[in-house]
Amino acid sequence: MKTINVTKGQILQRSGELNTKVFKVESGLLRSYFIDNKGKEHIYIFAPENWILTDNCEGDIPCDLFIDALEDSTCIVTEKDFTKLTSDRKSLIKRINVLQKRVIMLMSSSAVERYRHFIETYPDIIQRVPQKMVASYLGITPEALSRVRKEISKNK
Amino acid sequence: MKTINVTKGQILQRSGELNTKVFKVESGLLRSYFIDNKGKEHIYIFAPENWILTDNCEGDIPCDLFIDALEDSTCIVTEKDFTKLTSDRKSLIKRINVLQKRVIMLMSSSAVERYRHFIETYPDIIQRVPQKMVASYLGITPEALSRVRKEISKNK
DNA sequence: ATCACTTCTTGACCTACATCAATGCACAGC
DNA sequence: GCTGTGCATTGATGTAGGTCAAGAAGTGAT
Repeated sequence: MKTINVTKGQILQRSGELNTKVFKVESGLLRSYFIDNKGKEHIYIFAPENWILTDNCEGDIPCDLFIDALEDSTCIVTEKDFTKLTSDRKSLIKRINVLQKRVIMLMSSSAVERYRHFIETYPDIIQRVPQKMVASYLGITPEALSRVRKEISKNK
Repeated sequence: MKTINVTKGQILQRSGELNTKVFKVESGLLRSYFIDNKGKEHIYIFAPENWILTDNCEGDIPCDLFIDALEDSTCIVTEKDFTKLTSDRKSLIKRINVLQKRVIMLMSSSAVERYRHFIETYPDIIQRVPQKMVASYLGITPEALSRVRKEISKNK
């Protein structure tokens, strides 16, 4: 745990790195963001004074987010210690992860991509609920999902 | 902490209630969802076996989500005890909350509504970052945000 | 003062998805 | 066996927001 000063524009974390750091902003402004497969940048969160910022990736999974400074800032950096987590805390972190991926999908993916991701991630759910509920989860109408499925089944 | 059996369709929690329960699904399938201001239903999350489901509203704030059973299910219900939370856990729960609201906004609100919500929630951030970054956070293009602002300034 | 660079705005056009309406289909109750 | 009810599909049409391109206004460096 140490305090660092960063200048505007400085990058604190890159997507793809194995990250184990948590940033507590003392003064200034940080942001985390991700870059989608079209190269477009999406801001995930702004972190002004007193916010805590971290990619919630677990253990040894590379993170999705970049973190940089939008203003000259001072922040306290601590290392995450995954070995010391209670199972309860682990499950909270896992929730955050699922939500983080959800936000990323909602902000950067088309209906087709979101559906593909859904089948991969929750193959069993598809069998168990009516299609219109999958649509509702994906944030599209049942009609749109029907057309997405038609589209996908043609292309293979 | 007790185990309950619920039948398909049964509602376990309603939006607006003060909720303090956590559901651990043993068997079956639950879901949480919310209803937007046009009356449309959006599924927030599916919870099959071994998932934990709860509205992460803090303390005495009414929750946003409905929870019901999509299949006959068995689950373990525990009461949250906010007095016993470590500050560390509180901050994780707060993060989840912010994300939950974000997902809800992304799924159910127009660009205008998202921007209005943003100015209310983060009035200071607006002053500190270029508009295009706000757009990037809201999930729209800078051009679209420019038009949103024009629209809003006309109507007042 | 000028040049380069970035941000914001505006207009014209485009596209992904929504909405609305009709039809077909499966399954449950009688 | 019918008949109702909810789900999925399809077509026609609407619309919010994206894309592209141009210009205006601000800012910093030389």
